[in-house]
Amino acid sequence: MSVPAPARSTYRHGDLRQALLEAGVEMARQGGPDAVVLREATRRAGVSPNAAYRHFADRDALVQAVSDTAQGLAADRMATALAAVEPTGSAPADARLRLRAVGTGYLQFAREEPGLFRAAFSVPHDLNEAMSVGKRGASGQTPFQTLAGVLDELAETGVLPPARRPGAELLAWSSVHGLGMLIIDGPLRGLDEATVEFATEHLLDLVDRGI
Amino acid sequence: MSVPAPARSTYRHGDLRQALLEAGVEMARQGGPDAVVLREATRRAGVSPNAAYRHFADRDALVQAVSDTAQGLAADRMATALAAVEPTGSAPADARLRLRAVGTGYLQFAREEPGLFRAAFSVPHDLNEAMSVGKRGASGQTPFQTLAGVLDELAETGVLPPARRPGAELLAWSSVHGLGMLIIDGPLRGLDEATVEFATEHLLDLVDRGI
DNA sequence: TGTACATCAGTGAACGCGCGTTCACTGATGTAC
DNA sequence: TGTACATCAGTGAACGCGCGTTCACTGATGTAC
Repeated sequence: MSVPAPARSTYRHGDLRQALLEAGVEMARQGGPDAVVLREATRRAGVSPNAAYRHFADRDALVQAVSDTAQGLAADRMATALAAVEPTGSAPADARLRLRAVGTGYLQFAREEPGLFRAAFSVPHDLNEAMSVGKRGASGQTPFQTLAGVLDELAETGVLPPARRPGAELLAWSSVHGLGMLIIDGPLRGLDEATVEFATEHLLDLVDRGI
Repeated sequence: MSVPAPARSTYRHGDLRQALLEAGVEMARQGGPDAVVLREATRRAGVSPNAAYRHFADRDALVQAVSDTAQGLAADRMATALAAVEPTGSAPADARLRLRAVGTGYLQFAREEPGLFRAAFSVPHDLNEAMSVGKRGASGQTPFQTLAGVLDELAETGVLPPARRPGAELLAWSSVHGLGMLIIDGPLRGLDEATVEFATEHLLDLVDRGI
């Protein structure tokens, strides 16, 4: 479990907060948010257990920070998928493909990093920040903002009737999130690759038709 | 936390397995599957800690049993919602209303019993039973079977094109499950009543259109 | 440039906690004769 | 009907475990004069 504590020449660590966060992310990657253990993070950082309290109020604060980081990584995955969409020349068609890409990226993240996915999206957050859920990753956007941006495109190009634009984030998000949870953490855990791919494609069809 | 241990006149308990299971369900109701504590269950049953091992191989076996029970309760809630649908005289319209009702029941269960909902649907199950997920409740059906039945009606009445019938369970389930998870256990925890209702209705619209 | 000093990041030891699980056992119950 | 006996549900004590968190502390660092 424990990792060899890195040698430290200086009395001060340098950037302990970051080191603890990275250790926390690694633990979440392996086992989800519940696997984030304060003491283990300090061990990996080569520091005494209570040193963590200089940087995080308590274990929960560390978990929150891990969750934020994981959301940033999810946003990055979505941005990558978005960037891979080749323009067709038709703005409405492009908007629809881009919504698909967002869903694809989200579900790829769920499958590639189930632990981080759960850390990102099944940890309760402050409701104040709920609407701009998540911290920015490399893309500079939150997952929620990325989704909202694409829905705006759908509205602008006339694919999505204006009356259905408000709250559309919730609907698209729910559909795709549900599949993610069912296959990584629920009764359908371990479903074979082919079935998952089948379900993913058809779910994105459903959202495309239904939104 | 602990509940007064019921007096016991006989040396044998009578139905310890059932008592432990009920205690487990109660704990899950309060705090989800992680809140199921073997020792606490024995305490509530008025029995020594290790007595549980006569009836469950380990803690995980108890959690599984609790999960199965919770799935039965979810199925019951869905059956109740189904039974409340008044026939309109049009078979296709009825089938659509009944799909809606299944979704409504599922989400009602999520909101009324978030702990049991998580116990039911975010505990990994044996894949062999995945396709008939859950134990029968009073309705005699599993949640999965209830959903499948209504989708069959949709196919029979021609609302759902036959080509889209296979795997449709996964799609409908995902959509609704995602909303449930987001509002009880995720970034959207604590969303106000009105918004949740709004999202529920529009999500069911989306599924209705998209399925 | 040199020195005194305040700051505060990290130390070391300890805490209480309750958990799941194993051991060797006991004694009420149901069954066979 | 009475008795001997096997079964096995529940006992009592103990285990090792690692956790989160608090305490009083120390000593490297950066700053003010």
